[in-house]
Amino acid sequence: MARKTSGVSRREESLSRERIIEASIELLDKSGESGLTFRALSERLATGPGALYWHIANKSDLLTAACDAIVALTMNALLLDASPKAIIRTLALSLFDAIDAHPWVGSALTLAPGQVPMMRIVERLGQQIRALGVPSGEQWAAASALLNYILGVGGRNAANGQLARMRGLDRSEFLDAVSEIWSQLDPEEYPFARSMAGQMRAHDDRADFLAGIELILGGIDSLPRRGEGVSGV
Amino acid sequence: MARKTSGVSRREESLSRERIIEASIELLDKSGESGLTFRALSERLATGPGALYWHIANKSDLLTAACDAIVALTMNALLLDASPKAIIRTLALSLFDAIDAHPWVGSALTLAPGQVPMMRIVERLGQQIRALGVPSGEQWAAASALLNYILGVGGRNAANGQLARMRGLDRSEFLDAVSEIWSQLDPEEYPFARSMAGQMRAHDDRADFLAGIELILGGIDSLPRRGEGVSGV
DNA sequence: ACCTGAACACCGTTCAAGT
DNA sequence: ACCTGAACACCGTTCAAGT
Repeated sequence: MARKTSGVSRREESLSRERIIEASIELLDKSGESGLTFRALSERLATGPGALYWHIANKSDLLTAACDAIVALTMNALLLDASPKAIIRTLALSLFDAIDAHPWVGSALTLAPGQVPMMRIVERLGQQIRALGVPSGEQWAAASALLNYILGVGGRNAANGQLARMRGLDRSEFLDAVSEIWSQLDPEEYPFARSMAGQMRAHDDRADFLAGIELILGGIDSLPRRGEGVSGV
Repeated sequence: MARKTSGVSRREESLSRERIIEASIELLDKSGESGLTFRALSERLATGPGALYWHIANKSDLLTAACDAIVALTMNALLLDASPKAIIRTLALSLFDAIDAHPWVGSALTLAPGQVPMMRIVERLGQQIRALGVPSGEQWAAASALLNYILGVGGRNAANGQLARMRGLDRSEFLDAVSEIWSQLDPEEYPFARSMAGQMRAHDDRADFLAGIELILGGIDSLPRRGEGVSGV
């Protein structure tokens, strides 16, 4: 079936899984996770809540599908003709940016272990780990470390974003608030946090994220290596 | 009315924040995150839902407080007279085990960025990073990498646990199911995941978790170091 | 000060009934 | 096959009223 492009005119298009997911993403982007309800969604699609259940199994299925739409786009946009490490960095940063643009993706990923969106990421990561020449017995640990780190940052970013949104703060106001709280902690009990308070105000989440990726890549570098790594080509 | 459900009878004690948190933890441990409702909680405490609001602000506050009770116990039980790396490993494993025993802690941590429980972890981690001699400009990135990795694993563990519980599977049945799914993926599209399917069945989450910590520690090792490291003892 | 519990404004999900 | 929308069984939270 040949389908028309665009189609913001929801007048006569009939309901479909794709249209529901598309509308869900709009809702999630506009109002966050709490904004996605069957009532809001059915209103936006000019139908009843029950109609949605003809096309999707339940809310969890819907959220995962919306998440997968973003993740698939992100993974498929990757340029794969670079060194394994470069691809890993790009993959990580692309995901970081995608979660930054769609904070709900961070928690949706956490909520859907083993589902398609996660597998897309695992697979892409794993292939690069392999290409790095990591022995097969340690490939999973290496891929898993990167995955968990990325998901950890994603989840935290999502939570921070939601918190900031709730309080009506932009990123720099939010960092100022965090810095302020940290600087007022008890210096006996929280010497480290206090000493970091100043840095918090000006720090770059994205750069810190990449620094963490580098740490893990550095650790992978120091693993015993199989012969056929990249450098030898 | 015969008797209360098993040995949880606290007959005449009056309501208090501590008792509410204690009962919340029992509920969360028994029935997971969805088990914690104000109705179930007030029934268990033989009171009305409204009474709880005299002692706690809202559900988010309650979940964070329950989470903090576990995290505080875990952090305070750490033996601090070991090398920084050893302390970091112990801290990470203790948290892993705590989240394994109380899966809801994993997602509660993610949901409460910058709250007390998270700060306890950041602080303990940061102090060890400092003790490792990491230059102050990179301490945050290092602490943050460990924290995000730990939270990432925690969140995933929580999600896996909930999934397994929902389907009534124990850990080994769950791993079998994952392995089965992975082994049936399209070999063209998912070569890495397929090749890992066998390992999945027998793998040890805890060991993999620790391997990830080692990778990050290895990366930290290869950072340029200040003079006063541990090795000199 | 602390507790009660009905009431409010929501949820996700179901299902008989329509086309 | 697909959609409607009222109804069901829940939620978190509030608040007048009690002690």
